[in-house]
Amino acid sequence: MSAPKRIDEPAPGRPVPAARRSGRVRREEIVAAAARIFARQGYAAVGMRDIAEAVGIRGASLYHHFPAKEEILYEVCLTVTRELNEQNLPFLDAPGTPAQRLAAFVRAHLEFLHPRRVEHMVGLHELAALTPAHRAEIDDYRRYYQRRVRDVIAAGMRSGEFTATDARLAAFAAFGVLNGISTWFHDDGELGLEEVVRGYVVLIVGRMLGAREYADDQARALPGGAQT
Amino acid sequence: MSAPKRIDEPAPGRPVPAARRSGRVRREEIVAAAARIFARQGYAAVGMRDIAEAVGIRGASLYHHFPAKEEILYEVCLTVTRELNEQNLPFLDAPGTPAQRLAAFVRAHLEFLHPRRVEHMVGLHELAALTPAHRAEIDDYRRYYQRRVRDVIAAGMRSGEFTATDARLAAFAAFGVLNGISTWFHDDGELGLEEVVRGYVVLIVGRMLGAREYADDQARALPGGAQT
DNA sequence: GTCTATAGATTGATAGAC
DNA sequence: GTCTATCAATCTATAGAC
Repeated sequence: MSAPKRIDEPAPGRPVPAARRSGRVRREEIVAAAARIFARQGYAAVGMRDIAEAVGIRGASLYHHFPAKEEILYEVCLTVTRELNEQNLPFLDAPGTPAQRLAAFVRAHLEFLHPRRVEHMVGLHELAALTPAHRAEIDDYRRYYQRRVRDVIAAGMRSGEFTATDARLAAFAAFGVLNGISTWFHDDGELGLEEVVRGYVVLIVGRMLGAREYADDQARALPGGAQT
Repeated sequence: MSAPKRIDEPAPGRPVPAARRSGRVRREEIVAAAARIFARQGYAAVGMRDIAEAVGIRGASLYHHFPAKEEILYEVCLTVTRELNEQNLPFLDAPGTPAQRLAAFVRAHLEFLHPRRVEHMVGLHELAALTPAHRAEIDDYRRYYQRRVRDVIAAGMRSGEFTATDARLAAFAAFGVLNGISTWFHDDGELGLEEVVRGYVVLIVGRMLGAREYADDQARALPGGAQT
């Protein structure tokens, strides 16, 4: 699992005239805007003109950056799904018990998704609009991600650290909890992200899986915050 | 919460010529077909011609049964959401402890959704396409449903039956698990519905909420199956 | 209750000037 | 890299015959 790519940006704070932005920056701008609109209205309900308007250009100009509307959707889905794997799976390979690794993974998953809620929802709900080849690629990432988690759950069950009895069911339940957050979490809601992270580590690792170490809020400091 | 409406059906096994079906039967046929296609492709990607073709008529003929495409979506969403409330909330009002009532509710929720997975997914993901008035009506049902569950969780926490500490978070987590099932469950998969129901009662009520009575698979017979 | 025919708007995408 | 102009297809919905 390689580290996330770091590419040089144009000097920050130096506004670039819209008509002269570099190709890569403009692409990212388009993808970000499209993700936001796709998440709100659904892929098929959004026109190229809607996406273009959101970045201040005309519909036809989008075809300089992407050959088709589906390619924009593909980039939204691929980026969030691939980065989920790249950023979070390493926590499952780190040293420590299955419970410790899963606790760090739960934190990483939630902290990763927090600033990417719209992309995440698009990646969950709009896969049907992808071409078969693109869809298969995304599905592969998702299947691998879920299988890795299920395997760590199974390892914790074998070692006796988890008292749960069915790894498949526990993994489905865990992902239900984890992915549900994109549906209901809002930055201006009653619950802060850190509250949710600490609460969900307890609910998933401590309670659902049954790892004593994380069974209540007084548990030891939770390891593995965001990579900083 | 009133009992579900029971209306007489035409004698079963007596096929009715397509061109002479009663209005009500045809409406239900259209709604069922539309739900299936909306779930697969997304509301906006489906044309009236697609829905019509699935029931063996022409696109224009749909307007004899529904005044607009959005009204079909509205009927899909309203029916599944209203019936979720009508069928399952009574289990929260039944006699018994909060744990017993929630266990029966979890079973009812899952058994209700099993034959209605496509309608459920449409009701979860396509709300953005509803008119504001229709959307508000569906949202009211969903908010009420979730609030009732959260209140029973809070009651069980006050009585000491549940060891969970945050009713809001526990309710969000529980609905994440419960609603996730429509995403992954397939009748031809490895897990049967009864396995999932028994497993999820343990995971949600016994483990996440911390009700001793349901803490493991050997627990007492689970009460309150589907109403029959 | 379903049909054919069609209006009127919108869509994804292309061509070619600047 | 963005524009204007436009094509061809498709869409929701309506009109009116049967």
